[in-house]
Amino acid sequence: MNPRQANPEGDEELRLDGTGPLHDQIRRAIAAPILSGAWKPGTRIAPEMELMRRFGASRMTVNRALRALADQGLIARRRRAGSFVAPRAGEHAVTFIGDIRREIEARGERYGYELALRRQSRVTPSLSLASGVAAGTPVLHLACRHFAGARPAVLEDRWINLAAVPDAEAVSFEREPPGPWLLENVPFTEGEHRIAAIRAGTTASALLAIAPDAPCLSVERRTWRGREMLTFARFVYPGESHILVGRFAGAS
Amino acid sequence: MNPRQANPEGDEELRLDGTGPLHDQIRRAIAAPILSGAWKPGTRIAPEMELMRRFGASRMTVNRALRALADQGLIARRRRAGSFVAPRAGEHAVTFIGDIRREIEARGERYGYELALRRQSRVTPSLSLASGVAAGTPVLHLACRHFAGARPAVLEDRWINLAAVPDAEAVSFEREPPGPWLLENVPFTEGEHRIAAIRAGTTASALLAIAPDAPCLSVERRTWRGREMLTFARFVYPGESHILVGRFAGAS
DNA sequence: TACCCTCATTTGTATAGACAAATTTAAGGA
DNA sequence: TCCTTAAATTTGTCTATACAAATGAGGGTA
Repeated sequence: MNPRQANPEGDEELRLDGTGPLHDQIRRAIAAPILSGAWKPGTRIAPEMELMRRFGASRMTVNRALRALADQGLIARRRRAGSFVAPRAGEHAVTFIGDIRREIEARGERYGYELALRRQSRVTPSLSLASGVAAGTPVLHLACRHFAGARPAVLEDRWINLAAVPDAEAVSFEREPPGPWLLENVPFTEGEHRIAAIRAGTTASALLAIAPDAPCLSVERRTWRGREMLTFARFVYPGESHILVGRFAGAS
Repeated sequence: MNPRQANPEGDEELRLDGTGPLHDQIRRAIAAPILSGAWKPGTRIAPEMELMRRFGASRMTVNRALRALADQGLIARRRRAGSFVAPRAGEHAVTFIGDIRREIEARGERYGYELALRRQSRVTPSLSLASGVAAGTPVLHLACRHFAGARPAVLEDRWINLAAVPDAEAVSFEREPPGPWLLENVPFTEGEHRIAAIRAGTTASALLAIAPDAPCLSVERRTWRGREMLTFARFVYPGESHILVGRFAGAS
């Protein structure tokens, strides 16, 4: 075997962004080229001793960053052999179709949008635990519906961290859905999607015009800039609509 | 506030089992009463200094165990206040798309696998249209269950294109699930995931031991080599399981 | 009461050093 | 050639220590 080497000339970027703890900066610095696909599965990561040198950190700190990546499933580590970009790492970098408008228009239907609620509040202690955002942080809560023709197709509940994205306060979001605006105006470093199947329940049932016990997809999307969570969104799709979660590339 | 204290008299069991690394033993020792429900949400965990004493470990080791529990979502930690059993400690299980074994083991449960059906057949004309595989192509159909401990956690229905993957015919798949085998032995160029929410129905209800109208996730996975579809798999997850479908990187 | 300041506790991060375990590579011998 | 053995590399674990950051508690003052 002759595995591809990361940084064959040692001149790759791998720069720290200076925000947050060192081990997290290192983790992100290595995660970025993996998630972006620049480092393909099988690529060897520099050993800890070299990363120590390159980042000016102790081995425990480098080790913690690499261990977190291994826990995430982005890299695989073997003693003596080294650390490698995991075989399935590419699948974690799915290009999820987050653009609901394009999805609906791709099906040939007219896209519609409606803002149902806009409220500013603060993160409660219990929510703080789950999200990692400090209690008391001001957040903007939006609830909206996306229509395919006259039929409501997707519900969106969105929270925006105003401490991280203060500009959002000045936007009305009456006409423009928050997703595209955020994508356009707020750079992020990392994101994550989670999916679960739920029962519609009374609220979603009424808003989507479906039976209360109809199965629905709950898609949660979180984005961060460094350690700071920027926005959390939950989308509810009626269950019969298949959603394409991602295409991925295999080994060439 | 007067949160319940764990170990009011300090004589709780919390015994190490002597197997594996110390930090992992400590993690399990604390996870057990949380998962069993003996420590209810809100219960305070002894601070690190006391756990050091009780387990005879250094603070870094105790800290690593507690941090793992926090990452797992079983406990929440606040400076000065301490560590507490998380509000929804039980339901925080997240599975990765695809790698079922890894995620079950990551949750500390024993992974089990069972082949329920193995049959060779040929692609019917109607199926041919949907899949793009020529009618008459020999395919191997497998049905299996993945267990977390004694509980069936995921159903898998899989079809393998034997014209493209003739080696699969010689593999029994009695012990080894087809997913990892294919990943290891069959290079692919492209893949795709589709997800929908469905009602369990009678079959899945019986095989997963859940209610027939319980919402479930249906994850369909297709892989190709060039134009040729290699395998199609459909996984059914009970709806309460959150699935992490993807991490992605933004612009740096 | 309301507010502010200080102090103590607890977790968060980082370092340096040591040894163990795994496993690839290389060397040597049958 | 093939097998065994030894060595070197890399990750895994653990300890001891230090300081920083957050925050709950208590007390003093206006």
